[in-house]
Amino acid sequence: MGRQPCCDKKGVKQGPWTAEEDKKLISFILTHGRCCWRAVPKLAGLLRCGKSCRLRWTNYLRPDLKRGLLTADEEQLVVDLHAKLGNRWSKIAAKLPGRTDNEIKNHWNTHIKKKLIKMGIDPATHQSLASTKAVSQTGTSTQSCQSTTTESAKSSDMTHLLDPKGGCSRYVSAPSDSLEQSSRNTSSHVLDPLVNWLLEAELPADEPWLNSTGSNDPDFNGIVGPSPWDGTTDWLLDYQDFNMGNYELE
DNA sequence: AATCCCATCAACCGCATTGGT
DNA sequence: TACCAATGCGGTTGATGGGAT
Repeated sequence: MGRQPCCDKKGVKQGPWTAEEDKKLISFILTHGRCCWRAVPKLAGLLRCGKSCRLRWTNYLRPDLKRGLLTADEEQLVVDLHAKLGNRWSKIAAKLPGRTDNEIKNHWNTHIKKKLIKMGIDPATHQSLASTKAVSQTGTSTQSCQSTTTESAKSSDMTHLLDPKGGCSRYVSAPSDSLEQSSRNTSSHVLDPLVNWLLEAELPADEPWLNSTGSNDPDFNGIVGPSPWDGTTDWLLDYQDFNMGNYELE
């Protein structure tokens, strides 16, 4: 006997969220804070399951989200943390304020993985592909990570920085990447009334996105990321797309 | 201009974990 | 301690847009 579905699919909408739905969800959470997700759709007047609401909020609507590609520093941190934690995306995301596990996971699969492979590094083990092959063929490690990856980096468009401790997980993107990323990370813009309201309003005290640092997690063991929520409000640049120009907050 | 191919990422699915009773 | 419901997490899928042909 299988597990019960998270919600009855009859009458539950799936697929991309509409601006109207986003508005309802934002309005509800900003007014009431996050309560039990299962009850949110009903209370907010949404024909979605709670799981979908949670995902939409955490991955797209949360006010502290940064938009745009990961910066070179963030990418570096992801590689470091992945070497240490593996595919524990939520743990990794906890160290990158404004980034979601989904976003990091996608970025890893679409960008970082390819870069590492291009550099001759196995993204799963963070060892050189040559030595990984050798291990799989002979059962022994035949080559140091440092030497092979350095050679690989020479022939690629990436700069490879060796971990001072001798690890294999310090890479940075080429300048072209950084340029592209910085141009997309438009963190400075004129604050509009909704942004001001968000910054000044008494938001629910139990909202983790207002307080989270993740710095006490023993898993991170000395890996330090950027500071928590820095007030980035780029997400609100899009609110006009939601037809929220006339949106009234209580 | 039309079509195909590929990269990207939002969203879904199902299992794992957590918390309450 | 066992059970159950709610939530979290990671893998995967599919819609979409942009570039190549």
